[in-house]
Amino acid sequence: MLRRTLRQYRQVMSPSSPAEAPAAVTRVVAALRARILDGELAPGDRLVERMIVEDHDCARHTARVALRTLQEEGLATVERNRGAHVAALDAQRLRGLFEVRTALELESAHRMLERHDGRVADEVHRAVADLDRVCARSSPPWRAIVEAHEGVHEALVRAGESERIAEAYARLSGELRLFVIALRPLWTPATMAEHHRRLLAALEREGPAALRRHLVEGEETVRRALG
Amino acid sequence: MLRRTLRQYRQVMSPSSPAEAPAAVTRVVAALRARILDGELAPGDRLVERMIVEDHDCARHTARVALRTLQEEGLATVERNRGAHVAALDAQRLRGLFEVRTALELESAHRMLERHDGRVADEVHRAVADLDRVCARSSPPWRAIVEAHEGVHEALVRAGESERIAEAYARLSGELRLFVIALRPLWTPATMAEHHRRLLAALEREGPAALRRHLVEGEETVRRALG
DNA sequence: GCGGGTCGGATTGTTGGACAATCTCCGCGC
DNA sequence: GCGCGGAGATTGTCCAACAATCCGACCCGC
Repeated sequence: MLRRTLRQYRQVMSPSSPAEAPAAVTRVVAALRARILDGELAPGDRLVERMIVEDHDCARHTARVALRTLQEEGLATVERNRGAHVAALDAQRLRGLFEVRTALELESAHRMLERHDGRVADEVHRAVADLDRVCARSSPPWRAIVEAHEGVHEALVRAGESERIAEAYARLSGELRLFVIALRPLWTPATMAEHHRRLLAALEREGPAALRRHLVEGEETVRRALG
Repeated sequence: MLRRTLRQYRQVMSPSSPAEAPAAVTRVVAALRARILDGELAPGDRLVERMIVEDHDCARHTARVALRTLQEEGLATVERNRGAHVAALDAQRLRGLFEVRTALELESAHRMLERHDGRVADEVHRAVADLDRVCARSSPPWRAIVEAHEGVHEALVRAGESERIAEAYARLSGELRLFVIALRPLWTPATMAEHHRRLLAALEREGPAALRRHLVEGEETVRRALG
């Protein structure tokens, strides 16, 4: 059972060492994702490989793999011989996002309600309470709301107890954040909290159909703003 | 409007030219996928980069990207510093596959039924008729049944009229084929045809819940065989 | 023997550099 | 104007090398 003593020792001795830093691709992906979600890289901006190499000090191959990864996450679009661009959340993309999101969340809700005798899992109640608390603060930073909101829906998906669905849902997280960011000028924190409190009650009363309504509301709100 | 004359000309003059052949990655992925689905590469087999380079005459980077792509398709598993293996359809993997599959197909069915006034789209009827015809032949090759079966469920997903869901579903196609292949010793062609004929009728009678039953039946059948 | 650590071969992760293929833009000639 | 080309920029692929890591065989004190 102690075959890993040496390895553990090394990790202890050098906590910020190459042992945990190695994945260059992971590092670059994380950096680009942050720059996109922070708005530093605007939707439509070109993602030129050479720029990435210079900005993040990595090999071009690494940058290329990172771009493919971002494409998988829905944060970039890659066209053959034409390079990559930061994804824009236009009406079409929004629709597609919600189509998949609805499929995954409704199935999760169905599984959760079936397992808990029609009740919403405590985990989800706690996540909504969290969101409620964040939104109740005076002029909370929207970033905190984005996080808390993500927590609610992730808790719901986790409560469905399907690793595979959760994994598929996690791949939507980047796009989902773009959506919540787009919601900022349209919903006040109070509205955000209110919507999710109502969702819980409706879920136990009407089942997954309530979640469908919840999702449609959000989508429609942003779609009208996108024109 | 005619700025592309030259390009179009070139495409017309060389229909099977490098213009459509270039993607080395695509070529390697297709070759590996075929070898896996044909059983030449057995589940659990290691996919060593050097072997791929030699067998398919490509650069190691190309092989690496191909492996990541196969991982996305669920046909290979990639572990950091440990290489890739051909995916095996064990009980856990089967469950995960059907969790996502259920989510995507049920939402597709819901959308289809809502748009067609509770009726199953003609496209799906045709696909089931196809499957029926293939299964009615005397000792049909299972490969043909795999194709026809895939046609049915793809038609159903397409009838949901969500490109994004169809795209997500397409990513399951590799694993799905492994599933249907595993079904070979368990279901006769007649059983296969019968199950899908009943599905259509039940869909129009009971809605998406019928599809859930259909999927559970298939999953349980293979799961019992997997032990 | 035997559980433990050590060492070396095998494999993957990353980098640099090179060249071909392709796209995009701009000026040229009609 | 309009389409044709050429130049520059960018991507796609390949080759070669080294570092990081993993795996299995070996060794060693008990």
